[in-house]
Amino acid sequence: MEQEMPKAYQPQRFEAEMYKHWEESGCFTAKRVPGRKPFTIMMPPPNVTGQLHIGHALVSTMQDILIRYHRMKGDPTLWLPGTDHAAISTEARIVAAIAKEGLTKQDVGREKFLERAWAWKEKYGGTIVEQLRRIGTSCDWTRERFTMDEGMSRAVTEVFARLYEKGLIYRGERIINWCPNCRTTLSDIEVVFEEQRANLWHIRYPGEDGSEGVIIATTRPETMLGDSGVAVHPEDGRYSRLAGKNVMLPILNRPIPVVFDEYVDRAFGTGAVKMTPAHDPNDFEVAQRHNLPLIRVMRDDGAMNELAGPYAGMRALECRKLVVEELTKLGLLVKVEPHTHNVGTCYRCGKTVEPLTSLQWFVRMEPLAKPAVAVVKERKTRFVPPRFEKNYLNWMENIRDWCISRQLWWGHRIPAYYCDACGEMVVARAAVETCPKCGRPMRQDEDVLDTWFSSALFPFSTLGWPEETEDLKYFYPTSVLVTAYDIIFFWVARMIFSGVEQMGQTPFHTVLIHGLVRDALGRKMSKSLDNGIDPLDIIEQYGADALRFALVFGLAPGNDINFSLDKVEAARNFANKVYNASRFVLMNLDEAEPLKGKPLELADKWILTRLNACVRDITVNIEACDPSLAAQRVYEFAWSEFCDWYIEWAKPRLMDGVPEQKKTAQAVLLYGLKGLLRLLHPIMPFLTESVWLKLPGTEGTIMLADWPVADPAYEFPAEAAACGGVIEAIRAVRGVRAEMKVEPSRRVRLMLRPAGEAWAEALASSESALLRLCGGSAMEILKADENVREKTVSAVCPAAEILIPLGDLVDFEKETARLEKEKASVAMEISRAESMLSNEGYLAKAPAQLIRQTREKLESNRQMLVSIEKRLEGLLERSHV
RNA sequence: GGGGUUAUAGCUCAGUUGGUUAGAGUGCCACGUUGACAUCGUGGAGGUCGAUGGUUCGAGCCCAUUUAACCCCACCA
Repeated sequence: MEQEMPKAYQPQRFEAEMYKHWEESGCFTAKRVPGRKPFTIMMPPPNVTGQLHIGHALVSTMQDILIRYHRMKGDPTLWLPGTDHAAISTEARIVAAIAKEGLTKQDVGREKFLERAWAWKEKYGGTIVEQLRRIGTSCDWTRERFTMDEGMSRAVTEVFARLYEKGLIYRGERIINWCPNCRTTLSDIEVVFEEQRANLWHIRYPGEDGSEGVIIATTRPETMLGDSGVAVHPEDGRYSRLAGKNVMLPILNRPIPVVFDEYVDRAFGTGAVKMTPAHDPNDFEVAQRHNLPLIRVMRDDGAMNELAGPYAGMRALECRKLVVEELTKLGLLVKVEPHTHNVGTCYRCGKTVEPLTSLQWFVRMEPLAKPAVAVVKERKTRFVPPRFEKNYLNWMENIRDWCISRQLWWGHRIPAYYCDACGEMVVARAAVETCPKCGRPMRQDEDVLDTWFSSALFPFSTLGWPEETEDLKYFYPTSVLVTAYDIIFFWVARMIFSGVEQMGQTPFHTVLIHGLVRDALGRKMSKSLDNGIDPLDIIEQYGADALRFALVFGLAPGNDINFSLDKVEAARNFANKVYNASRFVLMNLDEAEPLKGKPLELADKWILTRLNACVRDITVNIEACDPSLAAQRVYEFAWSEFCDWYIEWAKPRLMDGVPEQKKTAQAVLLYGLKGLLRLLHPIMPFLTESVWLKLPGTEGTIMLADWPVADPAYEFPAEAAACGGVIEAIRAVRGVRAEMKVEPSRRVRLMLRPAGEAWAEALASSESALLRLCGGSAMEILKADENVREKTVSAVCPAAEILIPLGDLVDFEKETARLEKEKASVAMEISRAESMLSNEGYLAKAPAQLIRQTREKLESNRQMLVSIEKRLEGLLERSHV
């Protein structure tokens, strides 16, 4: 068996094979078990043409940990994967590909363009799901969905129609965010504000009657061409003279009214604001109140249109420059002040976004937001960590209508049909050919929906909705949704209101939020910095398990993680440790030794008790959605307890023990390893499975092995504590040896003076391990008052005073100094414990358990102090001899 | 303007409801390879837990104030 296992952990040898084995075994596939509560996760669908990046690796690992845990627990488990068509980003790539042929998308035409898009999807759509397999995601590929597949498209149309019928979707001329570069609308959250330094231009608008008029202040002089009024505050005495008057818009010489509105901040600028309702959301609202006309002066490509008069066709910035020059010439430019303000930019291309009026489709948010706020406030959906709940509520409570139409081709086409002849419009679930009013042909809306409109339906559209499928009935609502904080608004919030509206129930009870993966210096990974880490490279070099472990280890809930190769290396080393511990167990195992009925020794009871503790802790950690703590805990158990102590302690029995002792050690090793592998499996699935399949006495995949449960039959608190004392004794001896510079190869005799009967027994029963683990050649138990005449150094610990004859190596001065130091620290402990125990408040309020521990500690420290003092006396006497 | 996060060992970070001796990884120092593992072992050095005040028998953790860095939301022309 051991021939199959090379010395070093080589994940490349088995990872692909393990995954194939799993996928073929069918255990990823969810099964409905009536009467049993399922555990369900909907995978955040990666973009169909995307490449796996480190963020995917993190979110997949987090989900996979939860899924594998629940599957082992025996819950019917569904992890449904999918991909997203990602309207704008995919379209941009295809446009770019077409551009390489020297064509535009208009040259190609809508139909051919979509053909290309689908071909692109077919070609690249499979890569990301293959890459997800590489990191071990155990999702149900038989249920894989795509946001534009037939069923999900149907769900999109259905939701659109329902919301329209309820009056929750409407079409209207509103101020929207327009990206002149991408040539499409953007929703409010797709606009990224950037601070920019600019000017505040003060411009005089003369009175229509030739009076001095008013001075306005603006950051965008070019939009004045679209002004349809000037607003001042109703209580601003400076401007009451203008009531009912018009002023002249310079350059275009158009009379525009002065209106009075509380929106105006008297303290800012001149207290007079030009109203450009077609290009500013606030002006738009003021204009609505005062019936000011919308005058749009910009084209879709960002250039000025014919209403801009002499500036038609110019780019906005060029227009600005010329307008300012012209105003200067006219003597109407009063002042220019430097001014810093925020400018909206496109989240995709980074270009300045133009607010402008346009006829678009919107979702009326207020009625949808209310119940979506309620489900979170009522804790039907909770956020982990909870602080993100505030973010969510704040956004949802101040939400504005959602512009959902996009001027793109790749996406779900809006199911609205227009009759150009009579102006009729219908929204329908199936294509409408002829106008129901006049019978003439109808044409479908050209636009598609925001890509998030379809992903908002993911928790139920993937299960077959609007059909009442068995899957839908069984798996909805889902359990946990795992995602990064940066898409709470884009996706999580929209899933919640969509789920509540369409299904009447929140789509998931827990939202597990994680942070972003950054580079070792905390910078965002980006192409321009070239600091990106490709998860596939890591997998090839270190293995998927190492990557997974590195991603979740030492990660605070919801915080960003600084990822570095150091971390991966540490994780790989841990994998190697577990691998080699497994190899050791396998090499020393004859057959499957059952643990039941074996006569357990001290160390056996210790490790079994520690395993129970580990099982309890990790179960709690995973239930609390904290894989990081689980990883730390299993790391500690595996390395510091199982490997560092138990395996080493078991060696004498395996090598020199009588058959019965050997068999017991083998049984405990096997039992412990099986526990460890199962606890580690959700985090490191490949390694644990590959070992599991080699272990005697295991049947089938570890994926379906029972999640460990703490076994009261193997809970030995007293023995575990005694063993802990022996461990301390071993550490004490090692410490003394190192300090006295005793060659590691030099065996020493140990004389133990136990600190009581119980310790005497524990130490005596641990003789072989004790000798082996601290380089002892022989061990002798001293009586309490027995004197030793040899030259010795001593190690003092709660279990015993240990005397080590070192002959010439014993340097009295050095030993005295060492003991004095130890004495001081023990004495300090004693005085601290004494002061605590004489504190009435402490005695009255601290838990009894804690007080008892303090007393015990005080007692053992006092004993140690006595031992140390005796040793010191002895040394002094001897040094005077 | 509103909200949030972070500050703990040289570096990167953990530290669940307050429990008294603050941990890990990595780096550093010393020593060590006859077989689970040098992707290792043993021992060690290294921290007044950003600052100040408060609550408490007890504070890295709770409260207030404060300093610094970062993030989100809002978008006053």
